[in-house]
Amino acid sequence: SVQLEMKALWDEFNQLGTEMIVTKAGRRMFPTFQVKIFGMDPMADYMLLMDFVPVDDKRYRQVTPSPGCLTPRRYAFHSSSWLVAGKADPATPGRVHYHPDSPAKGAQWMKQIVSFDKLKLTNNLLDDNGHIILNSMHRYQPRFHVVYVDPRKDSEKYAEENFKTFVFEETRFTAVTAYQNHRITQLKIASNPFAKGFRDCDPEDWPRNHRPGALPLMSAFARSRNPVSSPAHQ
Amino acid sequence: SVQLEMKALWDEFNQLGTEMIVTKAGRRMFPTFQVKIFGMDPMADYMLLMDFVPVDDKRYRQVTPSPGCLTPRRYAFHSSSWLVAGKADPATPGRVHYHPDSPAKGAQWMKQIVSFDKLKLTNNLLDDNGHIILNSMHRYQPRFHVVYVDPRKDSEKYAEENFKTFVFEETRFTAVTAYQNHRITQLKIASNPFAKGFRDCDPEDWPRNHRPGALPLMSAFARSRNPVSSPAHQ
DNA sequence: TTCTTGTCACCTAGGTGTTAATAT
DNA sequence: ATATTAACACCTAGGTGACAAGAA
Repeated sequence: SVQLEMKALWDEFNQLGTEMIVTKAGRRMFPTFQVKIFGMDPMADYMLLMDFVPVDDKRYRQVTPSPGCLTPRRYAFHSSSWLVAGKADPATPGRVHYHPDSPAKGAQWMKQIVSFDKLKLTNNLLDDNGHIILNSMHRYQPRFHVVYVDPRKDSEKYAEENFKTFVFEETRFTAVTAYQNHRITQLKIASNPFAKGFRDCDPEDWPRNHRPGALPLMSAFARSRNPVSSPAHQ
Repeated sequence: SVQLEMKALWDEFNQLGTEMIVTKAGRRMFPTFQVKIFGMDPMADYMLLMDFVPVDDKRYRQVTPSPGCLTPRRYAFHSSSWLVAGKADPATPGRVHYHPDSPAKGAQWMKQIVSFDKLKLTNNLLDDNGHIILNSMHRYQPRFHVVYVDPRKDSEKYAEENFKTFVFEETRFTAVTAYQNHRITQLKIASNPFAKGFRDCDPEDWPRNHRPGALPLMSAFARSRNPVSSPAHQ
């Protein structure tokens, strides 16, 4: 079984509608996809990998509010609602990202959190850095796969039973080239250490005071949330 | 077979008497031990590792020149000659450093330079970070080992024939807690990008203009050198 | 006297959102 | 009007030797 790390943070982003930046050079995800793994054979070899599947066949576009609304001027053109703009663009090359430690023994994978922080997203269809290629303004569902490296000679025959897929719906996101929802931007700034330079309030004690269960992350965006753990689909 | 990368730089250090800093927290080597590997079975698994053996059973000490010599004042206490100070201190725990990509296929190891830049040296006998423990003021010879991962059940029987050791004498060094030879310090500053802040001459075009064969590295320390490649002992 | 330790300014390397300019 | 790009300031993270203070 697999447990998503930083689930509370993922939930907070998901409630706002997570956005992930895609760039030509490739951009990491934030939050980073990280999991704890249980129940592997400690002595067996496994490959760990991720891929991304479209949530729907739609292209989205941003709605433009009329001038003079409550939104601050500089964000006048960034509302928080999405409109369907039509059918999805042609599918991108369906790449996968192998965790760079693959293959490794079950004991190795289980003894600490597995982090996909080397994974990068790009919108460059011709990318040759091995990054994940996505269409901007489309919604994606990350998937996590565990492949058992079968030592048997005719291992291909058992391919079907030698892997398991785990899907955490709270990690869905919209690929964008620039943030659309200002609340997403603010939550990224508040929670990503690399964006610390853009924090303007409470320069102290973040994320020092952030402990698991110490929600809300941002009081301004606090809302009801479900503390019940959501086990992965499978 | 194995080819030492940056051999020209290693040679230049070696002619001066290479020194490597050891600290409690662990310090990387510079130059970094890097090799190109040839002749592996592309499909077989190999472990790559390094260890360090004493060159002799001596402890060294620094000689103090009388005041008023040619050496600049601030380095008055740092000459370039070593004296034997007696028998070696008790041997340190004989640790090895596995290249973090181990195990991997021969094809993987051969397709690019293998760099041991994660390896760190420490003088802390109680180190629990897995660093290489060395005695300061002692001389060491780095060794590089290639271990073939034998798929046979009784692989232990063949341990003797399943590994090869490569020794490059030009990578010998004295472990120190502070540099003793000012020329070593200057060559480190001139050639290590992380020490760029201490360069005072020619802030431009270093190491941009440094290409293999473009010796001398530092005109002030240029000397006759042997362009003949020195194959590894074995 | 010699060697070791800890702190520091100054780097490399690279991950952030911002912004202005450009493309569609 | 909307989406994308590239340059940028500002961070994290960590590798340098210098230096002053301490230890042996």
